[in-house]
Amino acid sequence: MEDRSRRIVESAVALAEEGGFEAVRLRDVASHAGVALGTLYRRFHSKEDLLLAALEMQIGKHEQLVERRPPRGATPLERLTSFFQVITRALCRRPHLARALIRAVATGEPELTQKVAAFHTRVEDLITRALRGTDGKTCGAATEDERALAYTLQLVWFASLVGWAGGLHGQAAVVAQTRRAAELMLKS
Amino acid sequence: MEDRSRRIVESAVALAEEGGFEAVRLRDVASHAGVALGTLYRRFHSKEDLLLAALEMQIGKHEQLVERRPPRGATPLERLTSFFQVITRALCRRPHLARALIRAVATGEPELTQKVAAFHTRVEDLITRALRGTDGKTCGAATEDERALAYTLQLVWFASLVGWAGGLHGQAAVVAQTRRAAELMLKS
DNA sequence: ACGGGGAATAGAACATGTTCTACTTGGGAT
DNA sequence: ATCCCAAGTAGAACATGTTCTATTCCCCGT
Repeated sequence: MEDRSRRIVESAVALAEEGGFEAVRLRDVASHAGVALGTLYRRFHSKEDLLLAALEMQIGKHEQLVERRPPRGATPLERLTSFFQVITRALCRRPHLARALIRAVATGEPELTQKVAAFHTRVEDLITRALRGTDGKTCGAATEDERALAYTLQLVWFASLVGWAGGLHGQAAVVAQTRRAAELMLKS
Repeated sequence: MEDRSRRIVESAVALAEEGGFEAVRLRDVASHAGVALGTLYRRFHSKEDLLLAALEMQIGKHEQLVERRPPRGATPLERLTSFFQVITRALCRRPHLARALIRAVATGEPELTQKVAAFHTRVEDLITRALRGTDGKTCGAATEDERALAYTLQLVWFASLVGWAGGLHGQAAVVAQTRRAAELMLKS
């Protein structure tokens, strides 16, 4: 990403950390990034678009984290539980930012479909890796069942995060609900 | 609900059916309902609040529908599949309205927590009924497993609807993904 | 009948996302 | 070196959610 764009995104992240979605006032983002409002709009189509770019950066960090320290555990369930615990905690460590990003994903403007789909795919990939383990034993293509499981878990995690963002429950409940879903689907 | 409030909500629904979330301009809602903007704001705290009230009306209709014609099927999976197919189709029949309502639920302002929680609970109850069947055979309290299953399915359905609203996939995919999740969790 | 108070109204006012306009600038092709 | 143009800039302008004000209305208790 070009330097100016990066500065814009980082300014948005900084403001979101402070005060969440509403605190990301685009005038403030622009001036904080030392850029004109028009420039911001040349690079990002909307506020949600900007926040999705921020989300991509965050996801990238999580991917690196998982790369360095793959989820531990002897069984798929243990690895999945550990993975969701780590990623949920990392996300909720900066709650205002997390809420803003989740809201951007959930809002669902049709122009953002591509970016939202990319986000879901990347999360799904992370889940799949946790499910199969990263030791080279299981290298083949994912089975249909594995993909369905990963996809479903991604939906559960996402919906649970939306609930968290809306104040329905705490971060621990997100982890618990996702683990519960994994248990239910791995019982077979 | 008082008459004036009902007129307001119905106006919002009418506008949402036409052009979705953005078409629900509160000035238009107010004038369409023959009411001043201040009156609208006295009764609904925000646009999302208003749309959640509309959602409650819709849910009420679905509950009556399910009351009259409970989901058919010999097994829990069949009943759940049928239930989600019916409710998803009913919702997606008016896509603009559905997208607007889903967006209101997903946005997650903290003042709306109560209403959002009520929505989730009502959906969960419908799912539980489909799961257990409505013939008096299984009248006791729901088991812990039943509740976990219903809750998880509700999350999956909701997340899938959010994806649909964002253009990630079609209505059929919502039904398919939810059924898939039900299959995975009922295999045990 | 009368007075009071809560609710409704018309409309201005404000905040912020988004768009537009007029002007400037910097770097590459000729 | 000159020209050109895509990108940037400052700032106005516009749309709409939200709030505020001044006024009017209507119902209820006396």
